[in-house]
Amino acid sequence: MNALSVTTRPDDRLPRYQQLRDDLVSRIAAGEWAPEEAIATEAELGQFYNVSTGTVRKAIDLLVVDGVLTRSQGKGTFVRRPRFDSSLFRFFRFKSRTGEPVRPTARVLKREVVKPGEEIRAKLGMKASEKAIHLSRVRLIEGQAVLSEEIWLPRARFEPLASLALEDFEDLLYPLYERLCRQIVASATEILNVEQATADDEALLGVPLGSPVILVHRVASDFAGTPFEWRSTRGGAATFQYEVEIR
Amino acid sequence: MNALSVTTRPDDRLPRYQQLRDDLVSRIAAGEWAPEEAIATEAELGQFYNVSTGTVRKAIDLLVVDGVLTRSQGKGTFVRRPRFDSSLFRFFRFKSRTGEPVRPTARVLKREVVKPGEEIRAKLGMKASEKAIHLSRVRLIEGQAVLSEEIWLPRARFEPLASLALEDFEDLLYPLYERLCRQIVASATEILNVEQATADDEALLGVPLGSPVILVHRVASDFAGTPFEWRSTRGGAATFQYEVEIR
DNA sequence: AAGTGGTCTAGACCACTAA
DNA sequence: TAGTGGTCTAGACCACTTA
Repeated sequence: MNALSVTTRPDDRLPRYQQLRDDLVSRIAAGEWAPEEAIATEAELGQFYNVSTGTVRKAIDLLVVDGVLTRSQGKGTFVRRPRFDSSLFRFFRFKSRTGEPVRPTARVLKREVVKPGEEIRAKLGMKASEKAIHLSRVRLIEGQAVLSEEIWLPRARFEPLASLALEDFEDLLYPLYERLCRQIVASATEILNVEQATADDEALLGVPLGSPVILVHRVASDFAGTPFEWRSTRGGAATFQYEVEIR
Repeated sequence: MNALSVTTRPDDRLPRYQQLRDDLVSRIAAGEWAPEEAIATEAELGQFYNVSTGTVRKAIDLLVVDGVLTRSQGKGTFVRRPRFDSSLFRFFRFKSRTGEPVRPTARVLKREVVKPGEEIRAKLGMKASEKAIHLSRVRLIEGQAVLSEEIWLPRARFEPLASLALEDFEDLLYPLYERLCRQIVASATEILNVEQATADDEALLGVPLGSPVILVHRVASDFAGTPFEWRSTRGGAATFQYEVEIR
C-alpha cells in the first residue's frame, strides 16, 4: 500500500478504499483530471495503488454517490461537472410554488474575519480566542434576490476562504468547502421559524414590511458529528416551499 | 437462481442483487422480519438464494442506503423502525410558557368513509372506486387547540379504524396503525408552506384572521414505498418551530 | 470461542462503446 | 476488435459482539 499518499498523508487506520477515495479527491482537486475528463481506468488504478479492482470500485462508488464522478459503461469514469441534483446539494430544501426545485445563483456581499458572538461560538464549539469567517450573501433567481444568508465558519478549518476573491465564491458552497478546505458536510440540523419581514428584508429581498418570512437556522456537521458551519437563511414565505423526507 | 421470487415475480433482466433487494423488501413488508429484528445473516441469505456473499452484501447495501435496514458489526442486520410515534413531538417544538417542549393531546372531531377527491386519490395510489377513511382532529396543549389535522387513509388497509369509537383513538396514530391494522410507517415526505389564517383557522385555533399559518402536507409510506396516509396539518406560525435533522 | 458484519483479493464473464 | 465499466464468484482474514 506504499503507492497511496500520492498527495496526502493517509490514515492507515482507515480502510484502503477510504484512503483511495481521499487520494482520488486530492488528485481531482489538484486538477490532474479536469471536469468531463475520464480518470484512469479501474485496472490502471488497481495496479498503481496495488489493490484489487474490487477495492478500486468501492472507492469510486463513494465518489459517484458524492456526485464527484460518473461512470459510463464502455467509455470510462468521468469527473463530474457539479450539478444541482447531486447529493452534495441534498441540503437545499426550497422549492418553487409550483413544486419544482429551484437553483438560485449566489453573490457574496461581504466577508469579515472576526470573533463571533457567544451564541455562534458555542454552536460551533469554538474557543473564546478563535476567529470566524463571516459571509453575507444573497441568492438570486433571474437576477432577483430571493434569499439572504449569513454564514459563520471557524477560521482554522476554512483558512483558504479567508483570502479567496469574493467573485470566486461559487453558487454552491459545500463543493467549495470540500475542494478548497477538505471539509465535508455529513449531516445538518435545521430549525424553521416564521417571522415578519424587517426593513432589511424589504430592502434586500423586496418583500413587504411585516409580511411572513421563512427563517431557517442550520448547523452543519462533519462525519464525526463536529459542527463547523452555522447558517441562517431568510426568504419571503410566499416564494418557497420547504420539503423534507423523513426516515 | 430458482430460489428467488419467494414473494414476487422477478425480472430476470435485472441484476441478481436488484432482484434480491426487491425480494427482501417484499419479505420485510410482508412482516417476515419485524422492525428491530435481525434478518437472516449474509451467509444464510447467500445459501438460500444461491448467490455469493458479495452479491448479498450489494443488495443489503441498497436497503441500508434506502434506510430500510441497518447493519451492526458483530450483531447482525436489522429492520429499521422509524421512530414515528414521536413524530410531531420530534419535529414540532412547541413554545410553552416555560420554554420547554410539550406533548400535545389529540381529539378526533369527525370521521367519514367516503370517496376521496382526485388529488388525494392519486397521492395514495387508490383506484377510482375505492373509499377512504377521513379523520378530522385537533391537537391540544393544556386544553388549547394548536394544530388542526386532516387525515386520509385507504379503507382497505385500515378497516379497523372505520368502526373504532372516536374516543378510542389515541394521541399518536402510528402506533395505532401498527397495532390494529399492521401498517408500519417506514418513511414520509413533508412539504411545508406558509399561508394566511382562514376563518376556520380563527374559529378552531384562535389565531387572528390573516396571520401566518404553517401548513404541512405529509405523505407516509410503507417499506415498499407505497404511500398509505395523506395528512395535512395547520397551526399558527407563532406557536411552534419546525425542526429537522438531515443526514 | 463462536458468530456476525467489514474488508479485500484475484480472478471470471458480460454489456456496452468506439475505432 | 479492443477496451471500458457492470456483475459475480468463492473464498480469505479482520473487528466486533455475545455468551
